[in-house]
Amino acid sequence: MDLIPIGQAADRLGLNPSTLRYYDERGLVSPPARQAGRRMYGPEQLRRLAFLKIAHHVGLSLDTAAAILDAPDPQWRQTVREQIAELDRLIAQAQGAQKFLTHALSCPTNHPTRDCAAMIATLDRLVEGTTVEQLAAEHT
Amino acid sequence: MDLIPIGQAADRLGLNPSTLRYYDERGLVSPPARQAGRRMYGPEQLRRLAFLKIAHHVGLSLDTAAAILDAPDPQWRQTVREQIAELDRLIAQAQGAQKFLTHALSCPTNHPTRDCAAMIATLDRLVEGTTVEQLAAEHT
DNA sequence: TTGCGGGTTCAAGCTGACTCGAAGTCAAAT
DNA sequence: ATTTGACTTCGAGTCAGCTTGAACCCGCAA
Repeated sequence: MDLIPIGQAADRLGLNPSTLRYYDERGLVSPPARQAGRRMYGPEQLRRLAFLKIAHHVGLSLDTAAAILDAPDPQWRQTVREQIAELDRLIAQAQGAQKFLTHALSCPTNHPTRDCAAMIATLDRLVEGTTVEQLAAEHT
Repeated sequence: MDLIPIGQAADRLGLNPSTLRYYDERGLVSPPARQAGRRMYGPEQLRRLAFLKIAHHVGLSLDTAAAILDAPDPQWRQTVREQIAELDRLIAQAQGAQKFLTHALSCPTNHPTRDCAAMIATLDRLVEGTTVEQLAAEHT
């Protein structure tokens, strides 16, 4: 019932067959049957692959995604909450990066790290022991 | 004038000496002098290291950071603008991920990929050929 | 003179998520 | 009967950004 070989499964999901073999080897998605040694995938496995694809696309590691797939209720919810918090940190960091870069763009000199007094002052503070976090906190 | 050995430089910046050796080997930050074969760092190099540290901390690759440091004016501005755009994409993706995860959290079942009809319907659409981007676009 | 701390080089290992190449297998079509 | 195409396994290679280990050197203090 509805078993398809690896090439078709890969095509449907827009993944490489080698990727599916790798997932199988890692124990993330194992085809429920083999025909003449060949992996045959069913609907359940295709859904698992789809989930992994989304999760990986949005930045989760395969292990995290698999943990969400396989854990029973209270646990996967906890993992998901942690991931959401992690993404909050990631977004904050990216926004900090944009501020830093925008700031650099606003510098009128040719070569900020050599010619821009403000940039040099900031860098020298880092050399003196200020952490990147402290700098970031200031600019918020 | 103001030359310090690798250990001190590493301490000031909160980096590992092996990291500084690695940066030297990669040609990212080369100490301007050697004393008895030992690397001696000056203020200019410390600033370069500080810049690399910030840039790397906010998610830029070492190569990108070095490109910004070394390129003349119109070029580094272009690189920086591209990085800002890249960060825009990253942030959008992370926010999409949060939506996806929050949506999963809202599911009342024990095991969404097996029991939640809505989740299964979404995954099956991916299996049918819908791209992750299309799904993401729908939910905005 | 010996020991010590802090350097040096070079080569290899690590993580994550694959990708690739070589050599072999299998079923169906010609 | 043979070829084709899709598959199999296994081992190794890729990328970034380091870290670790082995073996060695250098100047200083006891």
